[in-house]
Amino acid sequence: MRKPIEIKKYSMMNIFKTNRTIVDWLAGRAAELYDVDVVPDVFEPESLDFGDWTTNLPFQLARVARKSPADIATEIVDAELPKNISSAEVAGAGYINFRISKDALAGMVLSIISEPDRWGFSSPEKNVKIQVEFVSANPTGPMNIVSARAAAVGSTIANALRTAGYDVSTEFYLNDAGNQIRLLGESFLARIEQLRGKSAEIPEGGYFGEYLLDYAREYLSSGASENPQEWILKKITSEQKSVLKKFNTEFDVWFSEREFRSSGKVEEVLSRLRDGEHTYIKDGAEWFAASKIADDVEDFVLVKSDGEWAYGLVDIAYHINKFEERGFDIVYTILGPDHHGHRARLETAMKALGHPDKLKVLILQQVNLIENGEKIKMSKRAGKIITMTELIDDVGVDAARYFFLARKMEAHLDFDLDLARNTSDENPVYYIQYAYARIRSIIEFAQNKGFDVDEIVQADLSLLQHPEEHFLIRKIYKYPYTIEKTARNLQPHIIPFYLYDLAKLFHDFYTKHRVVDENEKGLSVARLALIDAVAITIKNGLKICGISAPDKM
RNA sequence: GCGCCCGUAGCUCAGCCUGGAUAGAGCAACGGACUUCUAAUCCGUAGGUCGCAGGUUCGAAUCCUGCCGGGCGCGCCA
Repeated sequence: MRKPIEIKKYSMMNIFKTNRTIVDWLAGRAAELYDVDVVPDVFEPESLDFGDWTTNLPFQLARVARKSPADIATEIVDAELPKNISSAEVAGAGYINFRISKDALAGMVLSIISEPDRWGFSSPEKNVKIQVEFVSANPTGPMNIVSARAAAVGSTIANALRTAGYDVSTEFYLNDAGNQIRLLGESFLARIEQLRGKSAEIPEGGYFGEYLLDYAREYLSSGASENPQEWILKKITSEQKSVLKKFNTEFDVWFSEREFRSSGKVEEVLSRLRDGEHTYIKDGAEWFAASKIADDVEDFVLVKSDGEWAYGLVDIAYHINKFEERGFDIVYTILGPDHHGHRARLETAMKALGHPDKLKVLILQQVNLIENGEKIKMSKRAGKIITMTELIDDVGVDAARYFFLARKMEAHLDFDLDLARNTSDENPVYYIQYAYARIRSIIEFAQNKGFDVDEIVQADLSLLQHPEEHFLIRKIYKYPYTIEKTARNLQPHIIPFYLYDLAKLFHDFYTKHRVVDENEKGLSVARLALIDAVAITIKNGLKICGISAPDKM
């Protein structure tokens, strides 16, 4: 166990505060020197060689100040620097590169190792309620690999948002009503009849997959007395739950469409749309006049001519429920690529009903499985689909999640099965995990040599003088910023790339410098503190991704 | 036809939202490094008309327009 300790020499440094300090300082200098009011852009330089933060403000001031960016940069820098900043250096044609002081970075490292579970978590919390809905696969059969991708991406976004201080609820919308469920029930009944030796046909548009036959056998042999249609629905749903859980994806709420349909909300929403004169009758059906609200959205049916609610209507009401009954400030709904037409419809409807700009529908692109360099062709009809369960059993949870995450979600993903299966150096997920395992191993070695935790947590980090050590510290410093960026941009792929870079810096450091050296106790302790902070960062980052951090490999 | 996404090194991709420093990784190729804490590692070499053409700008892989190529979607299905 780690003992909480009092850090006397240094105070906790807040990365966002530091960035903010630089912004304010620059704005002040610009006002003072050139009498202009600007909000300077302070961002990460492309390389750590250029410092910790950089600004291109001099370029922006060039016209107003009628001077070259380089001269402006020189003038700006000629003043007392803000807190925690040790240098501001003019570089290139007019950049200013800032470096965080070593004292401040040392304080950060010590605070990480004394409170590892808090590292990366934003405080204070933001007072915003966010819902993330994802997967929401129909409970009509085994989940496919797009659901697996959605699970990895959705859960990571939710984890990142939570870490960044938002109040997050994850939700799976259970489509347990409607036409498809009826067809599922009928298909299942037909399979049962077939097993009983009677002739029964699976209905048109029904589910022909072998799995229903297997379930039918299970149903009959279990002697269940429950209505088969209810039984199969529960069966498939519970299978989905358990696969998702195995995939490190858990939902706070499983929201039943069937229950929702009887809540009265659909009727209410429909009548509000009518009152707002957003609907009209055509061909015996009732339509939503979406094109009147947004130019590029076509009208669509709310109530079918047979009097049944269309899917679109129920989904609109469902999303209204999220805002009105449950008070979410922001809702992210992740949908598959075949739903992109639905996105504009939903967002238009939210606008019509008084909730503009609160719903963001994210479209997750498709997945192609690649084996032996070729695309695996999948066909539902031929029963040749690869299920989420098979994928997990094949490549493992960690590798699968890594490959799903290490790609922008709006891009198509070619999932290389051979590479994901590969447990060698070609597989980047092991590269990151290996860095962690190496560190655990070194720390264990050190403890066996008599170093203890109390010493490490009071290390004198000024003993760290090599560039490899400083690159590591400064990369760690960027971790909370990386999480914040992920949450703000909803781009989970940022985290795996960051962790890979961090692991690379560690491996480089490891090769050049020995950590445990009994003749250099102080230095060893400082390095142990450093690598412990690296390990904590990797572990916390992997946890957000739902990927494990094994102590040994 | 309309809409969404993609096009950056031989391959797989970052970088684009928010324009600026020599366009970055990994894999594959070639050459090196283990008596010392895990070689699932490290170092080096080589590899690019950023799909094409215009435009905006002091400055474009990044923003705008038009093309070309690839994927997907356009139901009173959900």
